[in-house]
Amino acid sequence: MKIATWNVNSLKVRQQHVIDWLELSHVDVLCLQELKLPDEKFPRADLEAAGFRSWFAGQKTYNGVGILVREGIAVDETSIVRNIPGFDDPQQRVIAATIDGVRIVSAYFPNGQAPGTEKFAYKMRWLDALREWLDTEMKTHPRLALLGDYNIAPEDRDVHDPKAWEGQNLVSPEERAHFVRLVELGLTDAFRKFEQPEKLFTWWDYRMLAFRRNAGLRIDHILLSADLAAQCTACEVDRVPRKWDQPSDHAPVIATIG
DNA sequence: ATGGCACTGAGACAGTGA
Repeated sequence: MKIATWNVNSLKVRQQHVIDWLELSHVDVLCLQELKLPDEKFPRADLEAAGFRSWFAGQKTYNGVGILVREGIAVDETSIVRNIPGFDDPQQRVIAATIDGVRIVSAYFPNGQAPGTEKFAYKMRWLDALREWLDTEMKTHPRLALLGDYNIAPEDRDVHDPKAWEGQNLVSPEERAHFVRLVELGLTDAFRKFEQPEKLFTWWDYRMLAFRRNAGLRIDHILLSADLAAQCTACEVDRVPRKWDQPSDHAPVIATIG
């Protein structure tokens, strides 16, 4: 099974990119973030015509997450969870589903704006709630994958210019400590399980020709529980759709299980 | 600071988010 994550920065604008990429990549499960549309605008029928069923938690303007699943793969309809249970939040950032026996979590972590701001404090609270929920979730679902836009670059090698970024949002010690705490639940960064080229990122600012300069960050991740990590045979970033016309600022990340 | 993209309410483009 190939599972992937992609922050599409508006599914309305990127719908055709998603459909084209599903065809190219041969993934079985695609977690989406930043749908930026309410549920009634979700292009369910078009994706179904492309061979994928979808589950989503959308909202107007901001956020919104979804999971696309290739036709024929078993999805437990009773397993769908939207948002972090017990964490009251109008922002739609989490959806989970049990797919072919694997607990798949699609998550759009808060950006945080800058350390010291109210948005950063929200990011910290959200990360606490996510970790506590996953801790219990992993006890009932030993096969679990957390995919999404984490808005955290875990290490300096995940940053094009660590000196310029030092202490800033997305790389601050507080955020990195949260990433470590997630790993300490028993999760493995699928990307780092394998030898990778240097300076391979997943997000590049639209401004200042950042993609052309490869001035990026690795902030989109796939964390796997021990069971899945043991069966993971590949993890790669696909930069191709970042080169298409009117691209998302993020590239998809893919993990192959089995 | 820099300054690209998507979105909103509005019916042009400034404000917000990331």
